[in-house]
Amino acid sequence: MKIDPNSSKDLSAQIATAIRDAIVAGELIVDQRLPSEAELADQFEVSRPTVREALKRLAAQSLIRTQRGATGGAFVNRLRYAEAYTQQVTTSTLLLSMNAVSFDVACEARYALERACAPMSAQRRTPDQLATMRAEIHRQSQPDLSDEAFCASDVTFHRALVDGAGNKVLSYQLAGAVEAMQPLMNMITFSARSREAIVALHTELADALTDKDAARTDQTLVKLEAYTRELAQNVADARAKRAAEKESTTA
Amino acid sequence: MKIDPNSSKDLSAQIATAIRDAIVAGELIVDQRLPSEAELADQFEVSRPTVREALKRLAAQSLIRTQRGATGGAFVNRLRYAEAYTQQVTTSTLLLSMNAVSFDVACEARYALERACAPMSAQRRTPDQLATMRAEIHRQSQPDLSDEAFCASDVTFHRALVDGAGNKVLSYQLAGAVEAMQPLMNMITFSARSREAIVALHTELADALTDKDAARTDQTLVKLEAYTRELAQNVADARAKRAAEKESTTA
DNA sequence: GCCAGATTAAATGTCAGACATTAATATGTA
DNA sequence: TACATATTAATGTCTGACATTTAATCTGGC
Repeated sequence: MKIDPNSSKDLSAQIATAIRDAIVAGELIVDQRLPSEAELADQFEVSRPTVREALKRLAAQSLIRTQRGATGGAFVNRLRYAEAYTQQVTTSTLLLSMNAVSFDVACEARYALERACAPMSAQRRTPDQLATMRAEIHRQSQPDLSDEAFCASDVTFHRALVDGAGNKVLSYQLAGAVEAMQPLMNMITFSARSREAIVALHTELADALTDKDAARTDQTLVKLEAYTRELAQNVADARAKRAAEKESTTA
Repeated sequence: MKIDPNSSKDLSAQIATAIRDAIVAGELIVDQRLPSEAELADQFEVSRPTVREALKRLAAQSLIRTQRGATGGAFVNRLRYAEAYTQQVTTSTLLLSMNAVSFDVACEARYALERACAPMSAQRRTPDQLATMRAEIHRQSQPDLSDEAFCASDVTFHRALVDGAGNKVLSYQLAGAVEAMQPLMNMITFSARSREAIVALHTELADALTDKDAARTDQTLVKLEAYTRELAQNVADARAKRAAEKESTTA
C-alpha cells in the first residue's frame, strides 16, 4: 500500500482509500487487526493525526472498529445487516431530500420494489409478521394517534410485509424504499389523507397475505399506490389553487 | 448542538452525529458553510484535531466537502445520485462478502428486483439503451473475451435494462443488486457457465424489450434466474463430489 | 481612473510531542 | 491459589506550530 504525496487529494483520504481497497480485495479479512496508528504513520510516512483522520473515515463507513487498551487497535469490522440497513436509510433519505425528486418517481419506485416482495411474502410470511401487521392496523385505527406515530406505524407495517419475503438481502435492499420514501410520502400526503381508506387497504393486504393470495396482495398494493398518487395530486391541486387565488388578489 | 463529555463514545463521533443530525433535520442546508474548524472547536469545547476527525467522518459519507483558502471551509454537500450509487455498491459488496450469504438468497433478491423494473423498462426503454444492450451482447459473443470483461459487460447489459425503466430512484435502489450481486454470481458460476446460453437469453431479453413485450421480458428473466441457479447447483455438486472422492482416498 | 502584480488574511492540511485513559497482562503478596 | 497492584501498549485528546491554498485587498505605474 503506497500513497502519492504529490496528489491533489488529502493524505488522509488517500490512506483511507488504500486501506479500503485492501479490505474490499480481501487482503485484510474480518476481525484482522490493522497495524497500530504509530506503525501506520511510519509505513505511510505521515504523522499520527493524519493516520487517525484516515481511520475515522473508515470508521464512519463501519469498515473498521477501534478498541482501546493494551491489546487494542483498529480491526476490520464485519459489516452487519443492521449497520448496512441504517446506512442505506440515511443515504436514501438525504438523496431524496437534496435532489428535488418528483413525487411520482419516488412513489413508482417504492411500490415497484414492494410489489417485488409481495409474491414471496404471500408464500412465506410468518404468523409473527402477520400479527405485527394486525397490531399496526389496530394502532392506525386509533383516532388520537399523532401524524408522526401514524407514519412510524405505517413504516413498521410495510417493513413486516417486506420481511415476510424471508430474504434478508431483499429486506436490506428495500430499506431505502420503506424507511426513507414512505415517510417522505406521509409528510406530503398526510393533510389530505383519509386514515380510514389506508387502514382498509392495509387490512386487505393483511387478509390477502393471510390467505397466501399473491395476486390479491399485488392488486392491493397497486390500489394503495393509486390512492397515494391521488392524495399527492389533491395536495398539488390545492396548492396550485391557493397560488392562483393569491395571484388574483395581488393583481 | 451539544455533546456529552462523559459519554462512552468518542468526542469526534458525537460531534459528527450532532452535525449529521442537523443536516438531516434541514437545519443546515445544501451548500451552507459550516463554522470554521477553530469556531467549531470553541463551540463544542474540544480541540481542533478532534473537530477535524469529526469532519472527516462526515466527508467519508459525502455529507460535507471542504475547500481550502481564504473563503474556504466545510460546506454541506449535495448528495448526488452518482455518489449515493457508488456508496451503495461498496456497502452491498462488503455486506455480501462478509456475511456468508447463500447463493439462492442473493440470486432470488437480485432477480426479484430486476423483474420489478421489467414492465417499466419494456414501456420506456430508449433506443440508446437498446443499442447498449445489443452492443454488449455482441461483445459477449466474442470467444476471446476474458472472464472479467464478460462479467463487466454483463453488468453493463443489466444496468441498461434497469435504467430502461426511466426512474432514477429505481436505478439507484438497484445499484447493489446489479453491481454487487451480479459480479458475485459471475465469480461463482463462470467455470460452469455456457456463454452461448447466456447470450441467447440476453438476446431474447433485448428482443422482448424492443417489442415492448413486458410479459416476455419477465419470463426471460425468470429463465435467466433458473439457469443461474442451475449453474450454481452444478458447481456445488461438483465440489461435493470432489470432496467425497478426496474423503474416500484418504480413508 | 484603471489594471497588474504584490501583499495580506483566513482557512484547511500537516506535523511534533505530550499527556490522559483504557484494558490486558504480568507481578507480587497474603 | 487468589487477589490486588504495577506495567505496558494501545487509542483518545490537547497544544502549538508551520505549510499550503485561495480570495480579497492593497499598491504602484500607466
